[in-house]
This record gives sequence, structure tokens and C-alpha cells, in this order.
Amino acid sequence: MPKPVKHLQTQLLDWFSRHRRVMPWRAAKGVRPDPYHVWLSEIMLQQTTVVTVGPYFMKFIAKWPTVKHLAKAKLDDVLTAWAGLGYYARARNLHKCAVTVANEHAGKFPETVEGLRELPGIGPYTAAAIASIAFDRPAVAVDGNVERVVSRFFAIEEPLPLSKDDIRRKAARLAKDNPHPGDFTQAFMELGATVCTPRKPKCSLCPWAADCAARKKGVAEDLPRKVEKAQKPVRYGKVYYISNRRGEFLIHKRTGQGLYEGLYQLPTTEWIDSRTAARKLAAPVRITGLESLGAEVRHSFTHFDLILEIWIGRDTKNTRLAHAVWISADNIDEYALPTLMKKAIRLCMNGNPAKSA
DNA sequence: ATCCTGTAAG
DNA sequence: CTTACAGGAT
Repeated sequence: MPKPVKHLQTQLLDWFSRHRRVMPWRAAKGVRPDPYHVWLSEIMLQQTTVVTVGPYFMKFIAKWPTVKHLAKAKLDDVLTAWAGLGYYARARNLHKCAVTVANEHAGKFPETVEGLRELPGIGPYTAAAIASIAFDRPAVAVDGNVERVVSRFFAIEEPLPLSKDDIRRKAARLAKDNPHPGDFTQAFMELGATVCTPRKPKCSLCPWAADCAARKKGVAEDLPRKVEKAQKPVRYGKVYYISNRRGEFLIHKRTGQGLYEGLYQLPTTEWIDSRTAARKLAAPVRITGLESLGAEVRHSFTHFDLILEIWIGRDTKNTRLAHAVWISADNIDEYALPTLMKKAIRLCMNGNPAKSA
């Protein structure tokens, strides 16, 4: 370590006290934040940017002001409010966690990393983040930002994720015995988010620039290195926009486990690997006169890309369809519809302005 | 290995 | 426009 750790800690904490960003879930300087707010924001911020989370966080605390309120909510309503944020397992775990905290912890979050780790949806990162930010416990939260800062500060050449253990140890060294664990956690991440950015890091603004190994070697922008990832497969299928005489269209709750579990969707075929085979797939609804709109929706998941051909149809004889719900453009927000489906719906309404009116 | 979406870069 | 990337838990 080039300088005593103590000095680096002071530099980072001083920098943070001057550049601390205002966020809806962040308490004012020197004020203890509400653990419920810290937890809710941290769950939302998993795999999601600050800007995206903002409005969702506001919506949630307005609707469910405490963890006990959230525990009493129906999962369906939580999913509806979550719709668009992605990774819906987070919402299911969020609800489970709220129920556990309300019922088994009298509505109070555990204050230790070990206690927090027991709860659904709280992994090593989130447990450390909540313990330090909400309760000022000396825990080190290593997120993607911290990984980047540490990789560069020590010029770690080993690629992620192989370097994770090394990064964790070095992050712990930098954080060891610092006087303000909550601020330190936030400062560490904030440095990565605003200064030590993935591309074009602003080294001139960095409180640690003088001691940064990557900067001295001129490789800051090349770090952290990452192991090459296999290229994603593409899957194909069809989605169906079935409208009725009232201008409503058909959705239904998705069955099965995993992907979009418990969310609503337009009727869709299976999603398969072969484009040609997908073109021959039969419709999942028995409606005559279906026709291809000649448009596609594209959507990208973590492990595959998806291309769905859009088909439209009209239900002229009030067909009864099991588990189906007819909805109009006005009450789309009352259902947990993922972005993929909203994209498809929007395309259909734009493609058929007469029918959306 | 499985789970989504928004944004920046090319 | 198309592609690449960021971002943790189970």
C-alpha cells in the first residue's frame, strides 16, 4: 500500500462529503437513513441504474410506506408496481423478505451481515450494503463499481470474475477500521459510478489518483479485464395481438417457472432456436383469420436474444378463453406486463391506429 | 446456468 | 441504425 490506509480513507471520505449525490433513498448528511428505504433501494439497484430506479422507489414508498405495509400487499400488486424493472425474481424475493421481516423480526431489519444474509434476495453485496449504510456496521460492500475501482487502484491484470477473491481482499484492506462505514461504502461505490467510470475515467477528479497503479501505468481505461463471454443464441417465436369489438386486447398470466414467472403476456408460441421452424409454429389461440403484421419485436435477455413476429387477429364472436383477460390501452398499468410485451403492444397500436382509438 | 432493461458507443 | 455493456442473487 503506497500510503497508510488511514490517509486514503480520509481522502475518500472528504471527497464524498463534498460530492455526495442526492438520491431519493439517501438520508441527509449525518442523518440515519430508514433501513426500509436502504433495503428497498438496494434491491432495486441490483442490476439496475440509479436513474431507472428513482421513480420506482418513489412509487413503492408512496404505496407501501413501511415494510409491514409491503408485507401485507399481494404479490400480484408488487409485481405490477415492479413491471419494467426487470429481473422479476427480485420482486418475488422482495415480497417474501418483507413478510419474513414483518412476521419473524417484528418489522425490524436485522442489523448484522449474518442476520441480513438469511433473508430472501439478500446476497453478500446487499447484506454488506445494508449493514453498513443503514446501521453503520463495518461491512465492505463490493459491487461492480468497487470492483472497478479496486482493479484499477491495484492494477489487477487477472480478468473478472477470476479476480473476485483478490478484489474482495484488497477492498477489505482499503476499508479496514475506517471511522464511518456507512459513508465509506457509499463513497467507494460513488467514486466508481461518477469518477472511476467504465469508460473515460475522470482521473483528474479522483481523490486516489496519486496512488492509483493503473493510472501510473496508463492502463486505467483497460481495466478491469474480463474473461471473454460466449456469444448469445437467438430464439424465435410469434406473439399475438387479439382485439375484440370494444377495442380491448387479450392477455393472460404466464405459467411455469423462471422467466417472467407470474407476469402477464400476450399469447405467444414457444421460443425456439430455429427461425424457419418458428415460422411454422401454430397459434396458441383458436381464432380464425390471424395475419402477420410483418413486424417484429426484439428483446435481449442475459443469455439469449429474442425475435418475435407479431400477428394480429380479431375476436368477432366473443370467444371464451381460459385464464384470459381483456384489457384496454387505459389499464395496461394495472397488470404486470414486462417491457417486451409493452413493446409488442405499442407496435400493434401504432400499426393499427384505428383499432387503438 | 438462469434471470431483464436502459443507455452508450460504434 | 445495430451492438455492447452495466449491474447481484439463486
